Amino acid sequence: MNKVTIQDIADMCQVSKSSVSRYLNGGYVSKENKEKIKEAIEKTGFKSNFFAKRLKTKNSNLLGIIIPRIDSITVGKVLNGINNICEENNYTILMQCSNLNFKKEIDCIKSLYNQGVDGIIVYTLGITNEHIEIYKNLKIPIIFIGQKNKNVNYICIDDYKSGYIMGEYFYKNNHKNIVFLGVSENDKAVGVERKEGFYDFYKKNVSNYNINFVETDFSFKKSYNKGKDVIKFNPTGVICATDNICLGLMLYLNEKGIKIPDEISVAGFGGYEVSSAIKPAITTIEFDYELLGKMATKNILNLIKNENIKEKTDISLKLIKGESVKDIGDNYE
Amino acid sequence: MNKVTIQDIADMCQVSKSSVSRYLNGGYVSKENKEKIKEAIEKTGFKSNFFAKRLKTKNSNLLGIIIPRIDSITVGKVLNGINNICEENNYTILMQCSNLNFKKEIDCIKSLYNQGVDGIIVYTLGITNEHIEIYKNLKIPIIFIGQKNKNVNYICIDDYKSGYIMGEYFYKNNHKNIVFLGVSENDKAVGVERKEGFYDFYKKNVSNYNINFVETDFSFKKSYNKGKDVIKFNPTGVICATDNICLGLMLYLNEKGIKIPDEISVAGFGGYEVSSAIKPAITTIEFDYELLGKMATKNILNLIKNENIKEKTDISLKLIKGESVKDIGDNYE
DNA sequence: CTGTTAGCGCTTTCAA
DNA sequence: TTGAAAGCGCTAACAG
Repeated sequence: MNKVTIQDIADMCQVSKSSVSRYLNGGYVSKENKEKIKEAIEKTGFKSNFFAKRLKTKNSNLLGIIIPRIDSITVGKVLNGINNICEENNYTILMQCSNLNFKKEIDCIKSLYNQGVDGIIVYTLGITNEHIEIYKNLKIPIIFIGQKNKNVNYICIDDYKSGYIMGEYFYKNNHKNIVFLGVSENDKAVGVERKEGFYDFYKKNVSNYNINFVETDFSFKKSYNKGKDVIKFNPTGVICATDNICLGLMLYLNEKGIKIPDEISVAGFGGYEVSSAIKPAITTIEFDYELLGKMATKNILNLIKNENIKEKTDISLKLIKGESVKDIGDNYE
Repeated sequence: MNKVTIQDIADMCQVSKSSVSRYLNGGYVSKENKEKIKEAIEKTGFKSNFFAKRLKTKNSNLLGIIIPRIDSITVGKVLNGINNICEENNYTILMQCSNLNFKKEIDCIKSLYNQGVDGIIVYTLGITNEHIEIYKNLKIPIIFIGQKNKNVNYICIDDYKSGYIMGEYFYKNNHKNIVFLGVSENDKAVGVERKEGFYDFYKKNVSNYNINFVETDFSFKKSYNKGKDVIKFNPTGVICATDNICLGLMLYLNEKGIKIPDEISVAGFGGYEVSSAIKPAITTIEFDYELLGKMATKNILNLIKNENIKEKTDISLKLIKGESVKDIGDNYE
């Protein structure tokens, strides 16, 4: 596609192509030649051939990113963080989407590797043995985000802690008869960690309480449908594994005329913009997903440079006190 | 990075590397050799070097995508469509983000070109002369989405029509004293087309009516703050240029205790999932952004193959009747 | 400071 | 059906 090559420039300036190459890469060139070369490049609009360069220099400055789906706010935020750091470091993103499919996630890793990326960030659905296998054998670094596993490099939200914090908050507001509206335990992060954190707070600090579990999935709709199962338990508070789930539940409660938070308190996790936009604003724990993306990228870049992962900053968790949780007082019941 | 090369495979099989190359690209290879080569490749996990291959074959199978921001549902949907078609056609996405910056958008085009993509899709902020200039001179095809301009290839939502449809709907519900809560005319699509469509319906079909304009931006917050300016006009209905804007307004109205739709009807554009999730569900026009992405990609792929753009399918517009618009009857006022 | 030279890993004539 | 050879555009010793 680029008709004009480094050789053409060299010919025009009557120098060798090495000189042009040096000019391009900041090596020694006489002032005089610099001028000439600069001029010729501008005149011709010459661009050095990306592939030839990469073929020689080995490192591609390409970073592979695998995401589970594209149209998600969370994913968007993470990507934003990744993108920021990539720009600073002159890396280009090669993005692929696993479409929530485990097998495809693996295929994407292979494909990206195959395309010569220097490293891969996988926003993973879950880390299977196959992942660990690949992790061990791949000649380029990989970092997983979204799920924990000690066999690989990962970085993620402290879901356990977020659950714990929420437990504390519910307890402070005197809720003791609670429904946890969560997702399948197949999802380690949201399904297990987040839940356990919440349960553990109560286990450790509260004497008489009652938490019932209702399972839903990540969809708004399913969560809406689960509303009737939730109210069967007649809880004073419902803790939802995500804000989206909470939104679904809220719609159900609204339709039933059940007042939030006067009759039932609800809360979620995620801190989406809409969560604060609606009435009542959802009490939630906000994760700094952008920071997550940034850190993953910084780390992978270090790994690529054969350095170790430095900063192990904690991703911040911020309890956003909305209007959806009510303090029901000591003597309730 | 790939330690094992085509030469290694050739050596292992005692054939020439040409034969291996032929095997890889579906040329003539004897059955016997095919077997051997296949085995060697599997054993070594050989992958042909992306850059070397591209250096020879010229076309990169890389598609450049420039988006204004990442953490947006709309952008996510478009990307999803793009991604689908790319996968089908074995294209890889090189994504860059203009961060809502005109100059950077231009830089991204150049950078992507420089990296050897076969074509570029630009989700543009607006098509300036500089864009047109680049469009004319670039040796690879570009398609713009999001904004119209007859000097370039573009594909976009029919914003005018969407406004017109909404106008019709508001009129049917007997609203004649309306506020249009829109964005700056710098944005041709949302700021101009969408508004004009709405205004034009009234101009052409309604005799006495009153539309006031209030300007906001795309943010939830600003729109919330503009609430007080909106109610000054005492409208029966407010049409918001996006669902997000509508959300902001709704929060304001909620806080003021103004009932939707009993006291004021509101509507938006976009058809986000949350718009149906809240109470009252927002009446809105849903755009098929995924289809938009798909079409743009099909078109650019055709352009790359030097074919003309074929299908000029209309992107569908669907009026979603939520609960936020009330028919206020004939004799109102 | 500069030019010569030797590849990077692959595809593709061309002749066998 | 196969192998030899040339070369894609670039970088990086090396010797001058």
